[in-house]
Amino acid sequence: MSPKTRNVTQREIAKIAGVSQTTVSMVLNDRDGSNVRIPEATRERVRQAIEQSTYVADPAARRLAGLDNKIIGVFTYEPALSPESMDFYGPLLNGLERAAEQIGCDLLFFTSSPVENGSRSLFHRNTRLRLADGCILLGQHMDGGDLTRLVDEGFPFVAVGRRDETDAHVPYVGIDYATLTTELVDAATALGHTDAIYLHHDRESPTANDRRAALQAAHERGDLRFTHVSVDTTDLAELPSVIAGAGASIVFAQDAFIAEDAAGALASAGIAVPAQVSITALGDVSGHRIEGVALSGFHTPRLQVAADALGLLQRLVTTPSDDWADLDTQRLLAGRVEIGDTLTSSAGIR
Amino acid sequence: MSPKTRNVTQREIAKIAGVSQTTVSMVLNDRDGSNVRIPEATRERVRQAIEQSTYVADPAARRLAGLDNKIIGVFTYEPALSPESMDFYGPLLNGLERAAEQIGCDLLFFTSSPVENGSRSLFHRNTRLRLADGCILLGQHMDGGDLTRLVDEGFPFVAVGRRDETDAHVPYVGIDYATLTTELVDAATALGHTDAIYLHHDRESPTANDRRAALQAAHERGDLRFTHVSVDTTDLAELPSVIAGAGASIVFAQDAFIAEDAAGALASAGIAVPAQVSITALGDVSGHRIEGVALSGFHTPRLQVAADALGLLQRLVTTPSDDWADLDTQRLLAGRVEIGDTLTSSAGIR
DNA sequence: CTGAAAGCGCTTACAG
DNA sequence: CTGAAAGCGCTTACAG
Repeated sequence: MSPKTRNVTQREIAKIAGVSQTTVSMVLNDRDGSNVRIPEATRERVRQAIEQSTYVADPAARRLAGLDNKIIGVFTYEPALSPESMDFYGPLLNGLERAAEQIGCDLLFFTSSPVENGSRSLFHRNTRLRLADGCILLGQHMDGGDLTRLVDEGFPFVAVGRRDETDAHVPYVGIDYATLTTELVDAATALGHTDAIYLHHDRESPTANDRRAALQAAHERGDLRFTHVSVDTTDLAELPSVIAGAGASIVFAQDAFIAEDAAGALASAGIAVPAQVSITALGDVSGHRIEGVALSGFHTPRLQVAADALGLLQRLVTTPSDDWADLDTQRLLAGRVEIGDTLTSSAGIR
Repeated sequence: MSPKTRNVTQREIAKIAGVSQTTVSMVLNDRDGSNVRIPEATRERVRQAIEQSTYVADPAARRLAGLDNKIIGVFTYEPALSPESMDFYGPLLNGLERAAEQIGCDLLFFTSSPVENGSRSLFHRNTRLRLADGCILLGQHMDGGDLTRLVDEGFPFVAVGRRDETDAHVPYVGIDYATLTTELVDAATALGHTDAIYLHHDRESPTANDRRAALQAAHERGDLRFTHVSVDTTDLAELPSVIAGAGASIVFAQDAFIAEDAAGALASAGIAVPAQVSITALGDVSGHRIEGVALSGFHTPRLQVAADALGLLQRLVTTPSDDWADLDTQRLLAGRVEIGDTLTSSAGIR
């Protein structure tokens, strides 16, 4: 129970201005509909009264009466504001904050649902989800069930990152990792690499599949043979022997952190990067360096992803759901390959 | 207008369970007051009905009916999620997120008010402030007027950082910079320093004053003579000559960033740190290094500050405002001086 | 042009 | 023990 002091209401404004409460509402919302035409004099009187008071509309009442809120929910499947998650979430949150300021809305972070097994649940008995006009979903590993339910309920939302639910049309804005991966593979091939290791996590996700599919295609074309190695089940200390066994000269890592770990393992074994073995990440490498040199990988427009996601959400919120089909609700943004200093033609391990 | 699909309400649950809507509300809120004693059988029937539906209470309606929301507002006077502000805001936001999860509340970031002259305004025509149970205020430079108005309105809030408004009792949680500064001055004195430069911004704030007062006291005790230099009006290229002119052997910088800039200026002039001149910051130096060595300064418990601020706010929200006077609403947390590698006995500039 | 009335979904005295 | 009713502060048909 919050110890609220009574706040100024429209009724009080109405009394001061000598009009009805309805009129105050009309003036505030600039309603000039079919049979409403409030003379400027009246409007002015109301505005004066408001000006002199500290009136602020109660957002709860507005919401309850069916209006929108200018509040966008932000749901992250992992803690978003911890130092560890900043590498991934930082640019996205930054982009959201800027875009939110642009369109004048507040951001409601659903921090209340406790993180269980490393991931939060969107729906729980006391979710404040519906207080928001719509919701942005962020996370390396989203729950497909949540997305489907949101679609079923007709609640406006946008996922950040490509999704491929088959049972529901999920709006998303993501990065085109398939194209980036193919470009990087081509670059490696052009440098003479023929055999590669792909270091990855076991967990599946649409964007993980995108990378894998692009590698698979290259493999089948005969451009670059891949040996897949899971970092979840393989000790990286074995990496050198795996590389030697596969006759590989390059390591593709699913993301920059795996690439860093791999580089560490190679350094420990006295293997020179990139003279003997090249390393490249299939993820954003901004700010990631390996022994002072720029890690090879992608640059991805994550600020833009966030801004586009919020823009799309805004359109969903303001469009009747019947017309959502006309909207371009699934968007992949192009990134840029950054060859960096850890990818070159390499001798391999003898 | 959001395209809401109708949601399940208490009335529908009531119909299913064959009870009145009031009873549903009672069960949900576990009301077992004076003349309410709902038999377990009825409770169970209602719970069943809820279980089988997708019922979630409408937060707007609850709020309008006078309950609390489990939503805490977060107001930052500068953009909080940009890379530049992470050094300051990062640990605070991290602490807030953790504490919010602990106590089960969501965080509403007031990102909508545009930043004007580098700072946001809390009160504006469409503020969603009142949707929150209370509000945490963050920022290097808060508006005293906002704080006073919040106190006047009886709205629960806590400022992060010491405040010294004289016209209102402002609840805050901050760092005890005065003590830290004194400790650092003593350490410098013990190392033989007698003359120092204080590099600072012009802008005033309680925490800036705390530092200044501690330096002033040392100056008057004759421990360490200070020459004050504003980085806003002085080109740091002149720093070496200023130091030489003052016969100083140490530079105190208001924060780590100024310290870094000062170090850069000295390096450009070929002056050795700390052999010739020591540098120390009067702010948190976590993660700040100067040419690979640890910058001297403070370690401040910013996660704890955030957690305490939220805890205090929670107590304000749940305490009738008449009893706020009994609460310990102004708290300074102790930090720790980190001598680091840039503070030692220095020769000075000849 | 303006106001009385219904309704949004909840909670909480207040009668039965 | 349970339900009908009032009220939270707003918006929006609907009558005047």
